[in-house]
Amino acid sequence: MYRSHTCGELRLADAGREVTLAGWVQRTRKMGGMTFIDLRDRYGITQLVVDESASPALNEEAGKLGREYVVQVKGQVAERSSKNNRIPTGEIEVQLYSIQVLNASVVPPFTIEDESDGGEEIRARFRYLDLRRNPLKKALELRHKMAHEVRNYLDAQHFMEIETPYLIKSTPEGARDFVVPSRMNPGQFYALPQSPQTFKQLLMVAGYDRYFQIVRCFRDEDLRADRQPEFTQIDCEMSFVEREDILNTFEGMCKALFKNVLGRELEGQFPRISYADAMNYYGSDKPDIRFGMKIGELTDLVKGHGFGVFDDAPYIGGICVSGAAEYTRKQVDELTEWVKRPQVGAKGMVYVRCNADGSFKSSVDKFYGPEQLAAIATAMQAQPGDLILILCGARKKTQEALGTLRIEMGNRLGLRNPEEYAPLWVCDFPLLEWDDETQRFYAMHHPFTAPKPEDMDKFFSDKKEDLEQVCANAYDFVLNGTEVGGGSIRIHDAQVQKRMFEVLGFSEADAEERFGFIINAFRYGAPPHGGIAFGFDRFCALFGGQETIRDYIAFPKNNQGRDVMLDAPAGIDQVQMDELFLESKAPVVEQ
RNA sequence: GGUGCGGUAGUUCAGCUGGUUAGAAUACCGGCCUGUCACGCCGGGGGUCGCGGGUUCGAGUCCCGUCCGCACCGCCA
Repeated sequence: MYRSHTCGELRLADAGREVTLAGWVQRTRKMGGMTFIDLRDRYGITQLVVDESASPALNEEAGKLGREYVVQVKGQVAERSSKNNRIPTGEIEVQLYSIQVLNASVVPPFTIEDESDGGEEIRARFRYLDLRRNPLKKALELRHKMAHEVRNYLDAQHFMEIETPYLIKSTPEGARDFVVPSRMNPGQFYALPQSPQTFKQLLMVAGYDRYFQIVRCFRDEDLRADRQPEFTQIDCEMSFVEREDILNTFEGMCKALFKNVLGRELEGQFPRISYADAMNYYGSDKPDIRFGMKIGELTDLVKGHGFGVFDDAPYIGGICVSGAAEYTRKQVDELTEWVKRPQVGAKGMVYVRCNADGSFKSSVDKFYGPEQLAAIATAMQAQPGDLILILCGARKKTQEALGTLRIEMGNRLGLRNPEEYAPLWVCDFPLLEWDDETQRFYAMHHPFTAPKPEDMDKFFSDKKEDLEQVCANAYDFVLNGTEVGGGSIRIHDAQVQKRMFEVLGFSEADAEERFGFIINAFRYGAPPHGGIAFGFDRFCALFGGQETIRDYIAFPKNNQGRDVMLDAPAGIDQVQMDELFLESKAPVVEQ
């Protein structure tokens, strides 16, 4: 038996017990005649003590232990004479009889402590050491708990977890695929799934009417703090359901997670907002509704007063920043420069300051008198002491810029508390998006998303304007300004599916080539169905109050999609290349 | 593909308008220390200043190129 207890479980009540512990040496404190050792494992830290007066040899041995040595120790639990109330085992220590070094360790490249002295790069290269640290351990524990609760909830709802293949066929719409060459089929490639979308729909055809899977997905696109080339989804699909059934089922799942993982009871239904309203009021399809500062449209109100910039603008809108009237000219100028950055994309910014005494000061006083400024303030529901920021230009772009500005002001004013959670559903997305470059429609979600039943006439119309107005029977789950989940009711009617391929400009042969298997399957009795998928890594990061998902993935990739610990990807030898009928055209990478 | 910031001791960083032998903290090693728990005290070792080129009497510092890391834009149905 390597150990009788973990390093996190002994308490004062255990005093007098003879115990065997095993773990890593966090640090030793040599006091001359005695030595203290902090022994660490997954469960905690226990102080060990060796006294020279009891055993000079053992004290000598203890003094030789280095950081991160793996040791097994035997001893007796005793009450400490000076207690440490910062750790749960702080009332006891183990007085040792013996120390056995199970494995020595070279000196670690950074300190294995909550506040490590190592930067991101070195910690990534030694990820297995970084994972010994509490913050990462906590993150992975949270992830485990989340997955466990998801499975509990969905199992109780009669969902079956079914695995789907990773080696599938490339469908070049959407994100770039990772591909895998086939040795047995020269010149042909598998693709790794961007999601198990088609498989879960086939499972519905097969009658497994409640499916889920916590599943890895792959997208060969550039990375971000919240985007990895391989990431995990909670992928779900249900048959014989309408949108309402799905929203209720998964609202239940989210509430169960909040309750069982974070200990929070969320009351009432999650708010729902249409895509159009989300854009109009928040300038984003994933609004952060932890704070107000809604966008107000001022187009009709401010046009026609001789201010050319506004008079020529198709859309004018603003946000009202509470209590920001005291912003100095310099601060407003700085904000103006900020909104002109390419990431925000505004051409300029107009402000209206609502002074505490009820008067107004704006950057367009030349064109708008006090009454007109008061009208703007009224329209924006501004109070004395508030600052109104106004942008103008093309409707969607300007709303998006206002949305970015709104989030920035939310950050600056500390309105985005990571401890607070504001979930909502965004519904009624456009089904199709017109692309000017290729002169065709693209599916905003994917080509199996059903139009809303009431828009079916427009969907079969030949007019581009009609098609642009068709709403998808789709929904996103948004938490604190992050898109965490999304799904839709699927098309189960062959005529509707055929029409979808037609609208997307696929010939019948194209559709057959790419999606023949699913079209064929749908001829054998496809039930009405729909589903949703949640970005599990993001969900975990949000629950942990972090922006980056990397800490919630045991072995993540870096900015360039590399695993810096493995040094992958890497070249393969000529034998492997030959077997796969690959010729190298890329420059040989030095290993 | 693009923008910004960064790369100096094992690690995290400082290093001014170019100027003697490149510093601090921490980690590491040695010594002292019987109640520490970020122990303390004394001493010590440790540098391809990312790499290549250029300017200069002289480059960690200036210029050009390049590689790497992080954040963001494009991209991510």
